[in-house]
Amino acid sequence: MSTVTITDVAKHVGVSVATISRHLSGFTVRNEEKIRQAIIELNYRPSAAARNLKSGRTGIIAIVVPDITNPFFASIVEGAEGAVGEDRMILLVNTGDSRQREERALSQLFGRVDGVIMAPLTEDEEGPSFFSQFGLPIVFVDRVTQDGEKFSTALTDNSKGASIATEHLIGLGHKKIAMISGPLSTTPGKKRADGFKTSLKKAALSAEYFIESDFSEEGGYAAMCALLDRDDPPTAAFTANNLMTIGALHALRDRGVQVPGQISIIGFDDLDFAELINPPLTVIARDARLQGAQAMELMIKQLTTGASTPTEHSMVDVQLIERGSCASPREMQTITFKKADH
Amino acid sequence: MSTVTITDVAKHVGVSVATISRHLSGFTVRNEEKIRQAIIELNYRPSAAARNLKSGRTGIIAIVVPDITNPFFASIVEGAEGAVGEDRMILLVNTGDSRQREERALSQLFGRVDGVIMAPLTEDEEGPSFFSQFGLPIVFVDRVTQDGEKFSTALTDNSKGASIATEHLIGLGHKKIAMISGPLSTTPGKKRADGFKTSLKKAALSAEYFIESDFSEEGGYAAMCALLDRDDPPTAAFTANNLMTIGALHALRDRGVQVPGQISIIGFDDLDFAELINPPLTVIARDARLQGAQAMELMIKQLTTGASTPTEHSMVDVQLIERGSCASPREMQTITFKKADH
DNA sequence: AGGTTATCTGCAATCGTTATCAGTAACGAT
DNA sequence: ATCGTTACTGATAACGATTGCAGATAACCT
Repeated sequence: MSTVTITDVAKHVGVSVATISRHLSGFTVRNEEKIRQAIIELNYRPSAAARNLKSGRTGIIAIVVPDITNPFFASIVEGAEGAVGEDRMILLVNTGDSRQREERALSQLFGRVDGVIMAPLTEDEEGPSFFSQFGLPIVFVDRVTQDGEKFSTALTDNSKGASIATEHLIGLGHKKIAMISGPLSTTPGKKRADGFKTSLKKAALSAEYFIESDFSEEGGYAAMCALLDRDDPPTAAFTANNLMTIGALHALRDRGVQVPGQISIIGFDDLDFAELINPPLTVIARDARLQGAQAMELMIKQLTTGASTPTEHSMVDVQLIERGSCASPREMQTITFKKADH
Repeated sequence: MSTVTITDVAKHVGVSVATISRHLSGFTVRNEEKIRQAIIELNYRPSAAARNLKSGRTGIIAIVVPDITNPFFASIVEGAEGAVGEDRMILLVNTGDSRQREERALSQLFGRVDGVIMAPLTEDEEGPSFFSQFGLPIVFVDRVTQDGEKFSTALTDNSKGASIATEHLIGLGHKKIAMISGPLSTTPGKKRADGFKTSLKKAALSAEYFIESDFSEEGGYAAMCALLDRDDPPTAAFTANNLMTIGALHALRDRGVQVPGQISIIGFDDLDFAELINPPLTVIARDARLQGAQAMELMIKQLTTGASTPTEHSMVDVQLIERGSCASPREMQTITFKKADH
């Protein structure tokens, strides 16, 4: 069977296991060629488990994401994959937005991986200590913990992105600007909301059309419906992530609201089909793959230089991509939304 | 530090390591309460590496996909994640369409995981033996190997899906029907092409608009351009996967071709934004999450019942979702495509 | 050839856990 | 008091690889 151990190889060649081990570790040994052949002939593969036990290292880095079908997290994972290098692998955990599964995953991860890259959607309210007492290095993606400086982070310039979006709408002449925000308990939710409100205040506009939602498609849908149901609906809306943008667009489609004719839309995070929808969607984009790669680089640096290394922080830039979903309110048609039935 | 071993716990309680081990395995022991406390107090976590070494099992199942940012594979992974259960985890490998990385990954996986679920995009031409001699259970997703019955598979009814798509176009009255196909060297590529050609033949139509491409967005773009550049372009096209559909739509957009006014489009695999594009896209859909879950179930069954279990095969159904991208050719406008510059 | 290094080798301990096996204590039955 | 049964315990040998140590071999120099 495939239970060939280093001892079998040693016997086959006629040397001790130590010699085989040394050959595998790159030392020069006498019967190098014979060993090489024996390994191939017997189809020997070193036991990862035994190595892990001896060395205490696994060569595996975990990535914990709430939803792998969210293109943003898929890109993060892809970026991290690309930066992981030859001698390490990635273990993916999909927590499905469940705090419980997240904790369980983390405790199961202990001993199986050398470090954890976390991109949680839901922020950890009470227990910063939970991460602190977790014995493995952690790099947070898109998030800052209460522990602040204890962990490295790979972030996006969230507030800048939100400001750019908001100011773009203001620049077009909008006064009644809505934001469909993520949970303020999360870092990206808070930062993007801050950027939005700051920019509004700078332009002396009120933030009365601000709605806190949950970063989900359903949430975006509901929030947009709520906005449309107002007596004095907004003329523009900034949606704080890709899923809520999709939800909002669905709501607009179902209500028959013209974009940008009746409402201008700008979303945070690009969608790879943004050019295909009608009209093409204007967005705030960032390089999620780069962000994932940076997270991985921070992790690897931490692993190679030792645990006592000071934490580092990276940040990817954001960028406005103008397509066709934002227009000046002067060009807008008379607004006669179809109200929801109730 | 966090290098608390079972010996430490044993000393702390004043019993032997065997007792602690037994407690952890669920046996009844005398000082159960004291042990429980000691474990919490010392923050002891059993070493996964040592357990793996003893038991030969890791509790980890690998999923090897070519591109995690492809929503289809993301859904496969999500489905598998949901079916993996409490006591196992998933290790994700993104091979990026590279045969070399795929092989390297597989050899690195050996000993780290109990089994491998593979959803490769590129088919393995020459070496079926490569998988056969790989000592771990493998379940293939969306693919059949030359080894045929040696591995379990979780498939889609590809040819049925292609037939439904083709017959839908035929039913609308189309005669000049194109297919932008995946590589015929892959199972889904071949099966979908077969379904297309069979349905055409049944309707006594020629398959002259058949183009073999590569399942990529760029490939779909190029193929659609080639179709539009023909002297007598098709009136309808069936694109064999989500990425090529996107590519084809981009091409149509760039060329200013109306859908379905000038050409009808039907794609294999739904897109979560299919309703948002103009017009909403008609597709052949399948439940990729279910398919991923089935793959995981096959794997777990194989692992729990032993390696000598006969292989099994599952298949998820396909479904036509009519939206708005297909119309009767009678309603079509005069076709005057803008040709490419050259 | 003899002596001195420089290389390479094998032995055995070790990583943390579990399985085996031989106890030992408690307890009721004889 | 002795025996048998039950229910637990502790010492120890694995699991497969790595590594320090000491010994063996080869290489080199005079």
